[in-house]
Amino acid sequence: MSSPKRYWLMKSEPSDFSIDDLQRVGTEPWTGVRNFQARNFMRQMQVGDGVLFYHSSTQVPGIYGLAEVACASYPDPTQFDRKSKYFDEKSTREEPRWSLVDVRYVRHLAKPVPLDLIRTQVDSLGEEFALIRRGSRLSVLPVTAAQWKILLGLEHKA
DNA sequence: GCCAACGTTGGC
DNA sequence: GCCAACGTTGGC
Repeated sequence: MSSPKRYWLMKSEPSDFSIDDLQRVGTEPWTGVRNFQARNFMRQMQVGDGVLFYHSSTQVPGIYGLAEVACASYPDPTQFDRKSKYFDEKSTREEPRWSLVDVRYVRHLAKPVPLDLIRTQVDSLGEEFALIRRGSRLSVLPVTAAQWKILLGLEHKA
């Protein structure tokens, strides 16, 4: 018995890891999230959940592809790796602070949906939508089924 | 528990 | 590169 499919948006800087990179590797552990809210969302994820792959800090920020959650959350191994920039000395194997999921490539969008187009849909998306909420920097955030539909509806209008 | 300092995110 | 906004840390 599985619960209804849920949806998320995950940000990545394409210079670091892009939708092209995800296509190349197929599945990727989403390492390096060091924000408690984002971590908590990943802990709620289930296999098959839909993911909007968002490119941030780039010339045209926006949604560039679709992915899906490939496994339940587990401890982010980089938190234990002294050589990693994500190493966290406060974390222990017994009580890991940071979790992640693996993300699997689904497809590129026919045309990316840029942030400025997304902003024009604030009335239907809702002002509380974290992606367009003023000052929000959350890198992993929930998307409702209605928002998912609206955002993908923009794919061919971009 | 407050809050200043600091580091980071991410649009522009 | 700038900077506004935010989250976290740590002194008190």
